[in-house]
Amino acid sequence: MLQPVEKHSGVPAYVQIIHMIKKEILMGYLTESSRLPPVRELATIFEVNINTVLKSLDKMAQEEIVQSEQGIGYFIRKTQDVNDEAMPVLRETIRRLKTYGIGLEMTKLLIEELWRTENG
Amino acid sequence: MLQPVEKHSGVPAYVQIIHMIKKEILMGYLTESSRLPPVRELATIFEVNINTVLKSLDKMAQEEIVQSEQGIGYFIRKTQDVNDEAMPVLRETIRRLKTYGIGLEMTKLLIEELWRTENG
DNA sequence: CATAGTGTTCTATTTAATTATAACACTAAT
DNA sequence: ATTAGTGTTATAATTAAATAGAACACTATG
Repeated sequence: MLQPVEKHSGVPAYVQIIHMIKKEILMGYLTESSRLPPVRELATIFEVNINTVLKSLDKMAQEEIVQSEQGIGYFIRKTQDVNDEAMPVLRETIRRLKTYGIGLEMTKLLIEELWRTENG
Repeated sequence: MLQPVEKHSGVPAYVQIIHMIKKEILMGYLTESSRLPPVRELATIFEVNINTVLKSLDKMAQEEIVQSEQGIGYFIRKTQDVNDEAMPVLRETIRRLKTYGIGLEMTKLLIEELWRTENG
């Protein structure tokens, strides 16, 4: 779901844009070879300057996630596929965490911390 | 685990500092009323200027997570407690995700997306 | 070949984040 | 009172992020 970035959120706009596009890919809404909206339209959607959009796309091009074609558009190059079993597991985990009254920020912090801590 | 911030990581230094301190609290390494290292020492640990540390602490003071005492130090004011059942659930989920070959970044993106999506 | 729609490049400006440096003020202990 | 250790405040300078605006270049189509 592409939407305006949150300004002054502590996350640079160009990073938020990268995250949103990556999420679209992960969720399967953007598939291999599919075209992104034109950069000027993306700038309108995200409510940022076109240069900020280009910065995001440049980074993703470096990661070989998207690819530009002069005069045509930006295309999805690589789709990371998520293991089929992963989604139900995550959904169930999120359901439980919400039951426990744990919020998204706390969850993200805990996961980052446990990810390092856990062996494997 | 307090350690140097990552520069040019796409996350402002002051935000990284907040995250690290919050994690310490969540993991129970910093408990209610316990004192943080002196601000100058924190600046050395995080490898940033003292002003950047102060910015982080100011934000956390506004959230009522820490509290300063002039001439003495900064203290933990509020510890968010994590439901006892949550940790094992998260550990198990992380173990599985790693088995599936899913990385931390992808996990965070999926969780952010599913958190919004799921009803509840 | 003209045009509309696209990406690309460039320069300048503004705003946010970070650093550097210094001085000041409170607290506890001597 | 003095001192060492602490937080506080202030100013200036630097760097990174974001904006603004314009011009350029490629592609497909009529």
